[in-house]
Amino acid sequence: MRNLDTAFLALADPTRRAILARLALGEATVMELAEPFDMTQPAVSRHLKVLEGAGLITRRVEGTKRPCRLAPDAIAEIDRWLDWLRQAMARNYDRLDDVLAEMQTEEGKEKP
Amino acid sequence: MRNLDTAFLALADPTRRAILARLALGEATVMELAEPFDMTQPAVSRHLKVLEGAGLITRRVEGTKRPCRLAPDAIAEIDRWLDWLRQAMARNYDRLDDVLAEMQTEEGKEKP
DNA sequence: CCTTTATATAAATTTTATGTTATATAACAG
DNA sequence: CTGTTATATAACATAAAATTTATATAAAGG
Repeated sequence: MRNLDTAFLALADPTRRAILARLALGEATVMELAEPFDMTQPAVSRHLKVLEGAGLITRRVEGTKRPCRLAPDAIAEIDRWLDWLRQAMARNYDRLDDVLAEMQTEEGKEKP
Repeated sequence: MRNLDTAFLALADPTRRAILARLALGEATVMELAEPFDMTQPAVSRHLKVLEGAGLITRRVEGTKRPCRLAPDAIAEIDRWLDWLRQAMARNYDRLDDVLAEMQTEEGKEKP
């Protein structure tokens, strides 16, 4: 799943998460998004490219501006995967053979 | 949030997600985890270190083995953040001023 | 003890990300 | 047209990640 790679990687950067946080307040242009960061405009453009590549944001053309907004169902696949993981974790948590394995380890330790 | 950085980064790698998938079936040792991959054991050890650092797995000591398992509530913070983002996206989706902005762009385009 | 098994760590290398400066493009304002 | 504004791209530097080979450690099995 190459898609999850890019999605998770996109979310792994604090600047990009901050950009998403800003976009949660509504659409914004590249300059507006760049303003709060101590970073050049090209750097922000690249972050936006990563976010767009991950399907997390969309851009429209408005004259010389490129307003960005959050992509509505971007996190669907991420969600599905995390749901699966969450369930696996829950299952794992109360899995009997794991408990038994642990008991065996803890108790069966003393040399027979 | 340095934590989200490491968590998302940990999930951004397909090998590591595959390792989590394997652990979803139950506890496994380093060698067992390494086996399916075309990769050396040290490489897998490092991936495990990353997963452990992200709080996604735990390890116990069993003699010379280090069985790994999924950490029960590892994805809590990720979940919280994604929940927030999801809601932001939903809010954004039916936000009136965004719709209006879009209409203005689309229609008001013709030179007055 | 000595060997093997399971894992970790170190050093070196390759790859990928991130950022910078400088420059291009393209619409807009006069 | 011309200058300015908004954004993108290219070329480069640096830094961080992923991997490998070689080696260390430590418990287990004889």
